Amino acid sequence: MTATIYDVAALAGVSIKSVSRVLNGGPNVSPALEAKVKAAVEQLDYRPSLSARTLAGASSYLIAAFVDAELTLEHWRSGRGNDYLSRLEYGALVECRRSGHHLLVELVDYGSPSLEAHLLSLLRSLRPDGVLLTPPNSDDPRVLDVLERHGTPFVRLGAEAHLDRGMRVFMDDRQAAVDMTNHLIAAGHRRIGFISGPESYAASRARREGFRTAMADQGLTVDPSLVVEGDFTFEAGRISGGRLLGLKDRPTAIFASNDDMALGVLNAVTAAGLGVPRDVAVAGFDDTPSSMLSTPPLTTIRQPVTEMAAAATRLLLPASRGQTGQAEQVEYALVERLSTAVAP
Amino acid sequence: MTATIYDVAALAGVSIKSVSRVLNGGPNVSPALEAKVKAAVEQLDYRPSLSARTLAGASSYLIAAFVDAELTLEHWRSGRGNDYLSRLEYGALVECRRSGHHLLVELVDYGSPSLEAHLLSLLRSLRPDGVLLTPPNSDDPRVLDVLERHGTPFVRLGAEAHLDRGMRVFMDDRQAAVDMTNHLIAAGHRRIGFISGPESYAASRARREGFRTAMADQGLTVDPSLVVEGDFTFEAGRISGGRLLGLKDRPTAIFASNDDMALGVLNAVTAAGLGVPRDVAVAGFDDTPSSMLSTPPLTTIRQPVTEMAAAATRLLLPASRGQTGQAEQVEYALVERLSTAVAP
DNA sequence: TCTCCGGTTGACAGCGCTGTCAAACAGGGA
DNA sequence: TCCCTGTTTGACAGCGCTGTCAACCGGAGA
Repeated sequence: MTATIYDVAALAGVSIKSVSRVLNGGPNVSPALEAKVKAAVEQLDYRPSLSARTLAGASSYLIAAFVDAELTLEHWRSGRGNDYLSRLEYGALVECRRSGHHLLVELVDYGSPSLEAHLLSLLRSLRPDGVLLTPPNSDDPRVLDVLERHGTPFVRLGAEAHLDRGMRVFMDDRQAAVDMTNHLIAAGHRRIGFISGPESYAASRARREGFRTAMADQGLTVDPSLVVEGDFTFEAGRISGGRLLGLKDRPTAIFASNDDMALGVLNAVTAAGLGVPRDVAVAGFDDTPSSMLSTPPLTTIRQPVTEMAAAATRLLLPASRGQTGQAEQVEYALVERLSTAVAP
Repeated sequence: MTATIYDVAALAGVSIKSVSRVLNGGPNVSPALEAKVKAAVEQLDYRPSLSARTLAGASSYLIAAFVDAELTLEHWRSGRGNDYLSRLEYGALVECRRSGHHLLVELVDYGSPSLEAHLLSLLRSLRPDGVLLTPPNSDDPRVLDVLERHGTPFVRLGAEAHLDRGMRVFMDDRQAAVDMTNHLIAAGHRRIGFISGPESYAASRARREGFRTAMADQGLTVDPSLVVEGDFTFEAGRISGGRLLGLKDRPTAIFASNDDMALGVLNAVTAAGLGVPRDVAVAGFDDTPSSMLSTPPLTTIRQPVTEMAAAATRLLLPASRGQTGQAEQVEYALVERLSTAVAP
C-alpha cells in the first residue's frame, strides 16, 4: 500500500540501510548513492514511519508540552482565555516544524495524588525527546523528580527554584517591575498602589519584589495598605482596585501584576466615576491582546512568550540540545500606552 | 531498563499475547489470567510503548489538529490572540485524555503550493487516528482530497461546503444571526448596521444571510450602505464602525459578525463622542473572553467551541467512530449584556 | 465412550525502521 | 606486487507490540 523503506531500496537497487543513511544524513555517503536514493524516494513519494523510527531508534521526534488541566479549566470557566498558553504553543510549534519534530499537548492534573505515576506513564509510552514545563508548575519538585529519573530532557519556563535542574528560559520579572515602577515615578506618582499575583507563582513574587525595590531606591515608602494580593483575574483587579480607590488617601497610580487585573482596575476606576489616566494611572504586565484594545489602552510589560517557547524548544531538540543547568534569558519591553500618559 | 511486555509475561507466567489481551480488553479472558497479569503489570509499573503499538497495530492513539500557520501568525502579529483555537484545543484535549489518546498539534501552510505533499507526509509518518479541521480550512477541497485518499477519518468544524465529505460538527450561524437581529429589532431598532466577516468563512456568509432574513421577515428594508465587510479584526470594526456612525442617517444599532470587530465598534462609538447603548447599541458574535470585560460588556452569541471540539474528537475515536457524512449540531446561546440594553 | 464446539491461551510472524558489525572496495606506500 | 588504511555499503538482529492461527481444555450431546 504505502511505500516502505524496502520499496525504496528495491527501486534504487541498494540496501535499506543505505536508504536510511541518506535520509538521516549519515556519514560517508557517496553522491551517486544519494542521488539514486533520492530519486527513488521522490518517485515513490516515500515518508518514513514515525513509529518505526521511534521504536528502532533513539529519538521519537516528539516534544511534549505539559498543560495544567485544572488551571486551564478554571481559565475557561471564568471566561478569560489562556493567552500565555497559546503564545507558548505557537512558539513551540514553529520551532518543531523547522526541525521536523511534532508537538504533543498533554493535559496534566498537577493536583492529582497519582501525578507521578501519570507522568511516568506519559514518558514511557510516548518517549518524548523533550518536555516543556510552564509556570507555576515548572518549579514543582515532583515533576522534576520524575523527569530526571526518567532521563528526559526538559525546559522550565519562568522557573525560579531549583535553578540547577533541567534547563530554563526566563525573563527578569523583577527588573521589569522595577522599570515599570520607575516609569510611574517618573510620571510624578508618589502614592502607587500595587496588586500582586498569587504567591505560588515565582513571577508574582519577583514582580512585587521589583516594585518594592524601585520604590525604596527612589526613597519612597510603600504604604502597606497600598499593596494587595489578587489571583490574576479581572474580578480580583476590579475588587482590589475598588478597595484601593476607596482609601481616603487614594493612590494616584495602580500597578497590577498582570493585564487581566489591570483591566479590572480600569473597570473599577470608571465605576468610581474617575478617569484613567487623568485621576489614576494604571499599569499592567504581560501585554495580552486585550491590553491593547481596552479604553484607554494599557501600559504594560511585554513578555515575549512566543520567543521563550521557541528558545525552549530549541534547547530540547537533539540537534542543539542544551546541557542540564543551561539557562537562557529573554528580553522584555515596557510598552507605554495611554493608561499612564501624563496630561499634556 | 524499562519493563516490556516480555517482563510482564514472564513475571505473570503467561504469554505476551495474554498480556496484550488483558491490556486491550480482548475477549475471552479468564478472571484468573486477568488478575495475574494485572498484578504483574502493577508490580513492574509497566506501560506499553506507543510506537510499538502503533507499528504493530492499527491504531496510533493520536489525534491531529491542523492549525493554519499563516492565520495564527497573523493573529499574533496583530496582537489579538487566537481564542477560538485554544478553546478548541481544550475540548479536544479533555476528550483525548478520557480515551487514552494524545493530541498532536500541527502547523499547516494552507497557502503553500506543496500543501498536499505536506499533508500526505504528515498522515503517512504520523498515521493519526483522526484529524480535526478548523474553519476556514474545513472547506478546502485539497485537504479533503488528501484525507479521503489516505483514508484517515476527519471532522470538519463549522464546515459548510461538501456536506457529505468527512464528518461535521457545526452550529447554526444563520439562525443565531436571526436571533440577534430579532433581539435588536425587539429593542426598538429599525436602522441596524451590519459588519460582516470575510467571504472566505462559511460562518461569515451564514451570519450575514441570517441578518438579512430576519430584517426581511420583520418587513424592514436593509439600507445597502449599512452593510459593510470587515476582516474580523478590532481595527476593521473600529474603521467600519466609524464609517457607519459617520453616515448622515446613522444606525441606532450595529451588529458585528464577531466580537473583535464589535469591540472596535465600541471604540469608534466612544471616539465619536457617543455612548453605548444610549446612542448606539452594539452586538457581537462568539463570546470571546474580552467581550465580557469590555465597557460596556458586549451582547453576543456564545459559540460552544470547546463542546464542538469535544464532540468532534469523540467522532474520531475508534470506540465511537462516526460514519462519513455524519454531522452533529451544537446549540448556541444569545448572551445579553449591557451593550444592547434598553434605557430604563 | 467419543465427537464436537465454544471458550481460552500461546507460538510466531511480522510492523518499518536504526544500530552494529562485517564485507567490499579503493588508494597509498613498501 | 602485496599489505594496510580509510571509505563506502550491506546483512542482519532487534525495538515492543498486535494479528493470525493453531492448540488446548472442558462440558454438552450422540
